[in-house]
Amino acid sequence: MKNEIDVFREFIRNKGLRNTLEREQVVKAVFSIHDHFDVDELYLLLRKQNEKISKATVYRTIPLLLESGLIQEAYFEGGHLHYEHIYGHDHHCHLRCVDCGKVLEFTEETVREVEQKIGEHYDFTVTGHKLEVYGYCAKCRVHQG
Amino acid sequence: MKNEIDVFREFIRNKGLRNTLEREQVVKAVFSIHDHFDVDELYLLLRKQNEKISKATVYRTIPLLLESGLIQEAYFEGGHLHYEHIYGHDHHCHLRCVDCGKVLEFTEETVREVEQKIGEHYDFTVTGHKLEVYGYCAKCRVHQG
DNA sequence: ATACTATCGCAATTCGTTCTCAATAAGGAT
DNA sequence: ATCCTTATTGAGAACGAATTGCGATAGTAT
Repeated sequence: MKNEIDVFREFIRNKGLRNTLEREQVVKAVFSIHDHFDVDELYLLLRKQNEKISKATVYRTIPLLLESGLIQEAYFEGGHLHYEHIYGHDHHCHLRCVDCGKVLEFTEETVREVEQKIGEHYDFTVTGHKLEVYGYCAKCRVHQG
Repeated sequence: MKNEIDVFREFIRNKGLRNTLEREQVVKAVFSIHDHFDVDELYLLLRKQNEKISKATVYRTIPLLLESGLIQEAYFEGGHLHYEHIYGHDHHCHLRCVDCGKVLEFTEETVREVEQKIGEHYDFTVTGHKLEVYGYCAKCRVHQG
């Protein structure tokens, strides 16, 4: 299996774009975060390595990462999207505590079967799904009525 | 089963808030839309009935509708959230075409079982889930490579 | 090395949402 | 029914996050 940098380089090349230092730094940063992130967190991390990199570059790189399939939108919270890298990872779903905001990941094969069934029924070529289960974690449940 | 207006009035009363004409207009408008909507669509609809209603009022009413359980966030697209009324409706999931943006609804009991299983496994009190399946609809599939 | 132009950083802009505040009106008390 | 208190409203300013325009910079092909 190719590593994420090579996947990205191939994607960039196939699109006739340029492989720049900044773009590679963004890819590396994204894959160094083993958790969900938003644009600001990613930007702050990048600034530690590259004093000059601008937020505009981060914003401009995100769509490329999405299109290349290296990352995906994870969930919307706090007024903006959160992402996660997915290349080389099994598909997983999210379990969120609506009180403290903690997000756990879980995998569930059953959902893939559901996905297939629905695709056939409505004549869709299904490319993926996003399942978010939410409720109260053990800690926060205690404080609820 | 109580109708949505009565549910809303009871909610407002229990919170010690005031039941205003504007709030009732928002509730009625929301339940007159049998589809997903965003704040702007809702606002434009309301302006047809009430020349004076302001967008701020719409924004201020949304959290009340969410908290009362009359509506829920459906999905995030085009830079903002889309909502749907859920009171009196069976729970359903969304099937989206990533090309034309069309959104269909479907119901799937299996997901509720998954939800329960996950809740037990991670010691969560699960209150709901959101499943979005995406891919290409029959029409858009044709135009793809 | 040179030329061409995609990409960059920075700053300005756009856009969705929230805030401010004076005017209004809901709802309890009289 | 009328008064009184104060939550709520409308209009627009303000806010912050996302996006874009622009001149400078730096990949890439020749």
